[in-house]
Amino acid sequence: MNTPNDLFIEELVAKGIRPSYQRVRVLEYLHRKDSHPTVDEIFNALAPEIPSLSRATIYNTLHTFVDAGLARIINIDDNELRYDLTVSDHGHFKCDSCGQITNFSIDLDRISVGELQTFNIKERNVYFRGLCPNCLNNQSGKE
Amino acid sequence: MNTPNDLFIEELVAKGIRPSYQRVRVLEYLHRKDSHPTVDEIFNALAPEIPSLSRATIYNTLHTFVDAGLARIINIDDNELRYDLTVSDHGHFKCDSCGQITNFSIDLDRISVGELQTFNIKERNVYFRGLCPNCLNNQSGKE
DNA sequence: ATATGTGCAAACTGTTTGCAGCCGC
DNA sequence: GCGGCTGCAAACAGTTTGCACATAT
Repeated sequence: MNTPNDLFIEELVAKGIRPSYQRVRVLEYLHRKDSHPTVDEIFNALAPEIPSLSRATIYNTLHTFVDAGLARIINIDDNELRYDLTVSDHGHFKCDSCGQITNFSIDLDRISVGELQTFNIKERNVYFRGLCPNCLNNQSGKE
Repeated sequence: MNTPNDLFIEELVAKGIRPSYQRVRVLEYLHRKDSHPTVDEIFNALAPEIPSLSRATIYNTLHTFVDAGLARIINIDDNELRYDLTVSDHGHFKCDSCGQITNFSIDLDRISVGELQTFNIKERNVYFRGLCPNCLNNQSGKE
């Protein structure tokens, strides 16, 4: 039988990463939540199920993923880093009020720039900021 | 006579910010360097000329500027924040090797997204990453 | 048996905060 | 004289590091 975990294990092995239990669980969490969690969110979500889990392991794991090109850093927050599986091109919108991050699809190649023709562009990030529809409605009056 | 400083003072007053000596100097530095300095860079550049200067003042000043819409935060670095005067739309490219940040002009309105029609977008950021021409030449062989 | 991964705690770094003194209106 | 700004030092938060123990091949 082919459990979902098998797929994650394959995904790791394909990138040359040993599929330890913790790594599989972190990868699984990233797949399940497409909300670009912070290290803390990942830790808090998994710690109850993996009592021995350490924050350092989350950091190690995410660095491993980023180095292998499996994940990327989303630097939309002012203070803490978020992580995202590297999937098809999309931008990120962060609501100033509720902090929620929304994906939107965007053709990143279309925003290539002539000025940068002599540059080797490895990654394109598009971060928007503002108010999401929910917060617009809830606080339409006040600041 | 109209010294450059007078212009900076006007700029601050126009935004309702008291033009203290420190603030004028920070603003002047931001105008002089369009390289999106970090707090540390600003501090190290100004400290010799303003011996009493404190890092906290730089932080205070930049927050004041950001709140007034005079400056914006550039979050292209993984760890520390950079600051940029809010000028005409441009994106930022950061070289993985030398860390240099290069501006490029980009029509940010053109990358508006249908999906976000119900969102109130206040700020659009475009961050690219990769290798700049210099570093491409210098290390063309090696990783 | 050996390589590698994990978990803990301490160290580090950038940022924030509280407060006393100072300066400008 | 009063309100606001500065500067210092301590606190904080997120991240990194070093090392001992555990784990997998």
